[in-house]
Amino acid sequence: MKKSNKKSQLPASKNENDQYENSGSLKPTTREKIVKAASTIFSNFPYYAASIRMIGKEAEVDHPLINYYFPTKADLFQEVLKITIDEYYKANVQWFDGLAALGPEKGFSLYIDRFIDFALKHPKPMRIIALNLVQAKQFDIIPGYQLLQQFFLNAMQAFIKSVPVKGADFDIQRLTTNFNTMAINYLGASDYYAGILGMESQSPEYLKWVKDSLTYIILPWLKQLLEEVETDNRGIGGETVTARRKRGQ
Amino acid sequence: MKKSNKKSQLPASKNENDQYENSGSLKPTTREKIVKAASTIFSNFPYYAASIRMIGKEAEVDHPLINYYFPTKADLFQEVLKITIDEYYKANVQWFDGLAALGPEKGFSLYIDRFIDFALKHPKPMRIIALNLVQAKQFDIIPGYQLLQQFFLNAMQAFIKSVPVKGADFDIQRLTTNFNTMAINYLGASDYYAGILGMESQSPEYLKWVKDSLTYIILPWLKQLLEEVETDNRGIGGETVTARRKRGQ
DNA sequence: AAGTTTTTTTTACGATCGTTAAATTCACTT
DNA sequence: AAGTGAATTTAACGATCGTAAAAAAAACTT
Repeated sequence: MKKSNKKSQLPASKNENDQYENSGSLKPTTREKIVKAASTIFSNFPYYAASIRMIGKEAEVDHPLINYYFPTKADLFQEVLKITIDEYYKANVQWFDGLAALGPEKGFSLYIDRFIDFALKHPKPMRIIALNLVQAKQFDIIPGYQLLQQFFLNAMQAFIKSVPVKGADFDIQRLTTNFNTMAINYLGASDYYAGILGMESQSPEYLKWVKDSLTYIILPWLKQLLEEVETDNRGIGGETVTARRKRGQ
Repeated sequence: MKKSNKKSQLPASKNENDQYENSGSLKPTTREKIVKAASTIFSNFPYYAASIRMIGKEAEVDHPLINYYFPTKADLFQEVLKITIDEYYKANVQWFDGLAALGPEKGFSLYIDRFIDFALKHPKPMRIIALNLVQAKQFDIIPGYQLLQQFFLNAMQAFIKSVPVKGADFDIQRLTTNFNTMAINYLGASDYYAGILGMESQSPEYLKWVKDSLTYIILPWLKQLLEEVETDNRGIGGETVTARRKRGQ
């Protein structure tokens, strides 16, 4: 509340669409530079290990200037989270394009190829999620924790929106949760897992391992989901996700 | 190197077996209190968010006393990691007891029950792993990173040692890695995942979800592994794990 | 009981943290 | 060219961090 009056006259992005990628203009604004640098730092260090001074250095900006655009570190982090999750969601929706005509095997294969390709070009989202996801809720450590949860809900929604799946919502939820859990780990913590496997985290060998793992584990259930009829209640706890939503959370 | 001379006269645990659980004696030593408190703090905060002062408070000890037993924070963390991973490994081996006679379904079911039961009684190991696993290798943030990797290698070894599996090592590696990845996430970051699912992290409902997920995803491949003969090379990249090890890393 | 060693407490150093406030520079309007 | 508001730099605050060193207390040896 100390700075509620200050907040009202804060500079904000004029263009609603501008991510930190800077939508086409020649040189990025200071605000954009800060957000971009912040996303870099926050994708390499968990919230409390990352510092405003690191971000300032990365953005080539005096660090108090960051407080001019973002009154607190938490504000900046939440902004990065918001952009990151939004960017990821929009990409995720696109990966489904034209998959329906290919059938489960080829469709799933292409989806993962697109996914991995995106993760290689934009490694930050998965890392930011992975780095901060575990943090204990009970300690209220991470600002924007709801946004972090939104990540999975978005992924499920993108799936439902794009795939003509007929199974119980409960099964869909399990499928997407399991898929994204592995994806976040294997792509967001690739150094760790590649290290275990004796591979390099960027190598085709490792990426093939990731794809194979996701395929072996998810594809059979995806197939089954696509074949199921709505009345089939094979899933444990037949309650649908929509029913759960109506109930509140 | 500043304190290499000091290190030689450091107090150490006389009994090789004493974990922070204190093997039977009446009151824990100061060292044990510190290690136990440290494991609590390190299971709630990632390495850099945890502080020596937090640990001192938790152990009810003046914080400089910690430096008397552990010259640096990194030393203490590595000690906790070592104990944690060792404790987990020994428990893991025990979960396999008497499973062979039950067949895949019942054996796997009992294994997971034991696993989840352990995770409820000893939530720290999974959390410590989950909290620090993602950290970038290239920044050398986390001391004892090799120990963190050891976790997965141990899990695979426990599996091979206890299950009469005939498949290619490559397939075994994928099976155990996928299994433990999900286990670490769902049990080590249960607040997050339960939150997504609209459940409570300790509830029977959520634990059932975890068990079901692990079962659906792993069991089919476990069955297949148990049926495979050694010459079957269905796995991608037929190189065995032992061959990989001989090659170095 | 005196002396010695081990353990614990006290105090404090230097570094870094997020944030604030004032001084300065810049961009723009008149 | 003067004036004005926004953007940026400079300087510094209080807090916390890991660690060190010295003082004090406790435990042990003789």
